[in-house]
Amino acid sequence: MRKALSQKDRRKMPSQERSRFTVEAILDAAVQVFERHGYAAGTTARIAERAGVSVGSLYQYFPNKDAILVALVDQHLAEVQTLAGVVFARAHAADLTLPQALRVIVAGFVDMHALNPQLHRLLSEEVVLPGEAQEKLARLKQSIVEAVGQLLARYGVAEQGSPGLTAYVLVQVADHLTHQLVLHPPVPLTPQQCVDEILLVVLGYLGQTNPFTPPPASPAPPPKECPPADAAETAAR
Amino acid sequence: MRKALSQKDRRKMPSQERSRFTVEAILDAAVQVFERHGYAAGTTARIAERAGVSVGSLYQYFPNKDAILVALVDQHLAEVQTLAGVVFARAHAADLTLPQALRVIVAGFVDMHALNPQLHRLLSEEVVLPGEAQEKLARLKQSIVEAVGQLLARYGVAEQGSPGLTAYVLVQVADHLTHQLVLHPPVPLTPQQCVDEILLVVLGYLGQTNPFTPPPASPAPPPKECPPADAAETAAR
Amino acid sequence: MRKALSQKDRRKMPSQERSRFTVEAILDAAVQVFERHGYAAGTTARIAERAGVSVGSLYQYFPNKDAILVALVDQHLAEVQTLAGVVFARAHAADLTLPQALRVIVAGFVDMHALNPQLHRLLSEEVVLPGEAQEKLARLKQSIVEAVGQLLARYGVAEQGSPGLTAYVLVQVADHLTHQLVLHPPVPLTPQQCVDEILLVVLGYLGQTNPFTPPPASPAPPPKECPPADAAETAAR
Amino acid sequence: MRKALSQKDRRKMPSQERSRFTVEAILDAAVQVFERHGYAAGTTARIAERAGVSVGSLYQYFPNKDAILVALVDQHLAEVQTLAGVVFARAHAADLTLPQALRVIVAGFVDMHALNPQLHRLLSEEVVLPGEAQEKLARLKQSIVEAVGQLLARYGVAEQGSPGLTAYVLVQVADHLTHQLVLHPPVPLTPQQCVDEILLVVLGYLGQTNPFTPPPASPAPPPKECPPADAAETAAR
DNA sequence: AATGAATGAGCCTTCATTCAT
DNA sequence: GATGAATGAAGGCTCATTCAT
Repeated sequence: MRKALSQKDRRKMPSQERSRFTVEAILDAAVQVFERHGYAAGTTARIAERAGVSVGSLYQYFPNKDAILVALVDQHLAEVQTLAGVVFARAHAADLTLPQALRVIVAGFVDMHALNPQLHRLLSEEVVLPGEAQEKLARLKQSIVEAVGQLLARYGVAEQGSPGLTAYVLVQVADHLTHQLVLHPPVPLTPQQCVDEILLVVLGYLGQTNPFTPPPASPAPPPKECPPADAAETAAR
Repeated sequence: MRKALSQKDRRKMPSQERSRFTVEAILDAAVQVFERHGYAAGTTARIAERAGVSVGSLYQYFPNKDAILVALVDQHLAEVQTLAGVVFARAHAADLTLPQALRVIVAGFVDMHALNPQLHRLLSEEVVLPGEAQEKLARLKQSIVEAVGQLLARYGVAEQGSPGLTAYVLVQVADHLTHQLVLHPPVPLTPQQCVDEILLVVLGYLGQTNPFTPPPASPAPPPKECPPADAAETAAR
Repeated sequence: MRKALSQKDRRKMPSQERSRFTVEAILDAAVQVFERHGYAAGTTARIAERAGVSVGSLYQYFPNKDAILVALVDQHLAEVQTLAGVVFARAHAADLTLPQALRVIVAGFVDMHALNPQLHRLLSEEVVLPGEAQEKLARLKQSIVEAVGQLLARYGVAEQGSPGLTAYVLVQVADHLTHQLVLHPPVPLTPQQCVDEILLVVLGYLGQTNPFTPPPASPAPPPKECPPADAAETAAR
Repeated sequence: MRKALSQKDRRKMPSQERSRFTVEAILDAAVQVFERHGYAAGTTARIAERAGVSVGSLYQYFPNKDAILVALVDQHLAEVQTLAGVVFARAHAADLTLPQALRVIVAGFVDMHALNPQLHRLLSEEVVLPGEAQEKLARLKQSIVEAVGQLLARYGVAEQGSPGLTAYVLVQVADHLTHQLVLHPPVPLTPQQCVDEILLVVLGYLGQTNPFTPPPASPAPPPKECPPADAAETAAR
């Protein structure tokens, strides 16, 4: 079904002034169109129209429809990785309690989604996406799970039973709740309230999971190195 | 965009022996095809082929593609409502503690998803579905949220701040976690373990939300340590 | 049964050079295809093929098959109305006898059919056409009947008994005979001969109907013996 | 497009009691369905349904859809020929004037159409019919034209100029007017009035064409005022 | 580079016809 | 003989993609 990009990928990377602008217009339009109609039913014609360019121009910059989605994913990845880097660095500040660290992270998630909620929902919920996009997204999510796992480990939250499960569940819950509360809040919510509510879930879960040990930092045994502040950035690779 | 089924729905619902079988084959096939390709890209030809019938036969029973999805939704609704009825009834047994009641419900959810995980994911995550399907699903979810809300109320879990938010979050979390753990478990999990993990989240959330009051109605707090983990598994029958 | 053109008719009407040509090629092809196979069995693929374009191009200019027919009808209407305007104006010249006036009109009809006999036959005889087309055609015919009725009235041809019947019969006869004599002449006929023959019927009918009064308005009876038989042939330009 | 009846035409001629009834039910249904939807869009399923039989049964008696139409044509032919035989015989009565003879014939036509107006319209106006049907109809019309020609000849109505043209025009006019006045009368009309109006056209035409010689054969002109207007109505039985 | 007309494979749907029951 | 489920070719229409201007 999917056609390989048989011909040499002669599309130019946007270097010119106008080019860059056009590409962004297309990507912005694509987000809206894909969100409104889904990926399969989002037509290139509509994207071009909404972007204010011709289909021909669209194909000047993207070899095919899939490539637009992939570009969207790449853009998303870059944003998330950048933000995640900052957020995890901040969360690793030596003097934070685990709840404080988690608040930093959850707030970061919410900010991320608030940027472009529709895109996030599309990428994480559209049932079928091109293989390439799906793989990249999976890798991203995996890296975040790992980063969270490391954070938990640092605070001595033992992964009882299934290693990796706790972090996975945490990320799933936080991610999905963020989607829902941002896109379909059952009652009006400020971002702040979103964060609070998600934290209730997250902390409750960890409390139930593991009456974790007091703060880390202190003289006591964080024998482990300190993970590089930008933990997630590496992981995101 | 969507065509109303203006004409009398002349498709005969299965009455004969063979018919009923054919209809089921088509619905089963549809679940797989929609799951693999998404709704928009799931072609009727592929559905028919996988069902082992001709397109013509498919259209003998369904006036159009949307109707197949709607039938799937209806089937899903019926199953869920039946199971939910049993589960909530059981959860309202007078002598259960809240954790016990919640375990019953979560176990019910997991059983439900275990029946046809792909269908559940499709219906709850596909970004764009026919309006009719979307509305029915929304009503279903709403009714479940309300039922959970009532259960919580019964146990004195006050909806502090935003009324309805707690139940909504609870259902979102339980539902989504079930999807994920059933479809993409990061580590192998038994249904029993799924239930346990989800309960950790749910109970933790409630614990954080509201150090809820002891048992409800009955004078004697149930001494039982743990309700049978597979409480609802029987109900699922 | 027929689908309303619910969506904004995004098809562009010809603006560019090439477009206009394509649209005309399609319409011309449609006339031939509909004539050869009838409307229902005239496929868009065949129309496109005969027009020398792809189906896609056809649908770039017409939102659906019905719209092609409607365009044909509109084109027909425009032609007929223009020609009818000229013809009736000429027929109302003050110094014409009724036979002379009728000759002008009949000659105009024949000229009209001679332009595109197949289209005329299709539009007036195909048993089932899209509602929109049928209504427009009915209105056209009605307006012609009325114009003829006025002409007759002017010459004092009383509508004995059923008002409107005479003009209706006159138009029916003239119209149908023109079709037949143009498309299936039992013997070879020049347009001139067609007009003559039809006039025989028309004048005979009126003669039988009503030994109509002498000339109308002007006091002095027109001395002219016979108007040039091909009166309207020039007008057809 | 049309499939040859490759297999031996094993369909049985209706011999049994019920068979004959079924065949008629199908043909009656077919008339209605073809009339409402046109031939191409009249489906066999609908015909069968309206006839109160299954598609299977329909195909028991007719090898394909075309055959139904052809049977209709044959039936029509038989009726018309029978009626025409009676009518023309009566019209040849030695003592009738031409107007009287023509009245007999026109009344016969009107009776014929009144029997099954829709069928007549379908057969004479549907633009495209199966070749076989079209040929048979053409032959029928030709034979009627010839019979009328002979009648005219008998009354000394010379075919000036184009031999055969007068009779052809006469039949066209009478036939078409009958359709129109029966199916779409501009004002309410009794069959009697239809006949009168058509006769006005026909007689007028002949009067214009050829101030025909007095009665034919017999020396004594028939003094009879008017033949019974419903002359053929009995014949129609 | 931009434009948008043109292309045609493929999708949803219908319907004449067959055949197992 | 009757039934109606099954079949699949064909039709209307869409849309990703190409290409002449």
